[in-house]
Amino acid sequence: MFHMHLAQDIAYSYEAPTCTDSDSQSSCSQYQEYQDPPSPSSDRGSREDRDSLPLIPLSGKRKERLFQFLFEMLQTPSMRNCIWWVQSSAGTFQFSSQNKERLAQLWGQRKGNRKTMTYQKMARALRNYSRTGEIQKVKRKLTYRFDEKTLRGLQRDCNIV
DNA sequence: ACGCCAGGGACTGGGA
DNA sequence: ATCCCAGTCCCTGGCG
Repeated sequence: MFHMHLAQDIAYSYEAPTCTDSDSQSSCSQYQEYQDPPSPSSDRGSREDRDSLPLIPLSGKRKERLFQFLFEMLQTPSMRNCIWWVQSSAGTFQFSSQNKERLAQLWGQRKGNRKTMTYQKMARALRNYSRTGEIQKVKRKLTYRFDEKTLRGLQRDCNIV
């Protein structure tokens, strides 16, 4: 499905809404305490190889999970107008407030849902991840962050790293 | 005031 | 049957 290499790390590490999207970052000040800075581009340099493992036994064909879908979309250049990395090394990504519904619809289609998936409903599923830890919400509009383990597992799953 | 975004309770449904 | 995860519905609240 997805075998891109990571080039996004340096490609567009920070803000990238060059395309469309007006808001997505509305204001600009109030974001400080979310880990952004520490080690700029030295994230994957060290070891992170064997700790995280496939969160799922891959028994047969498990249905794709939302966070996997999102990760996949984040590796898809054509989706950059819907979702992008804020800082891929930290696992933070953001939805486009203009195109988030389009992305949600894709998710709904992927799942073969009856009704149309909406951002609101998808976000509800995303909120459930804060409980289980795969993804956390960061205090920035439409921005979330993959847990490091989840991120590594994801990267592993698609040959990245 | 209003719309957008976020949080979460509660129930439903499919798959394992 | 039971659990997990996601989908659906819906209400509340913060903020610009």
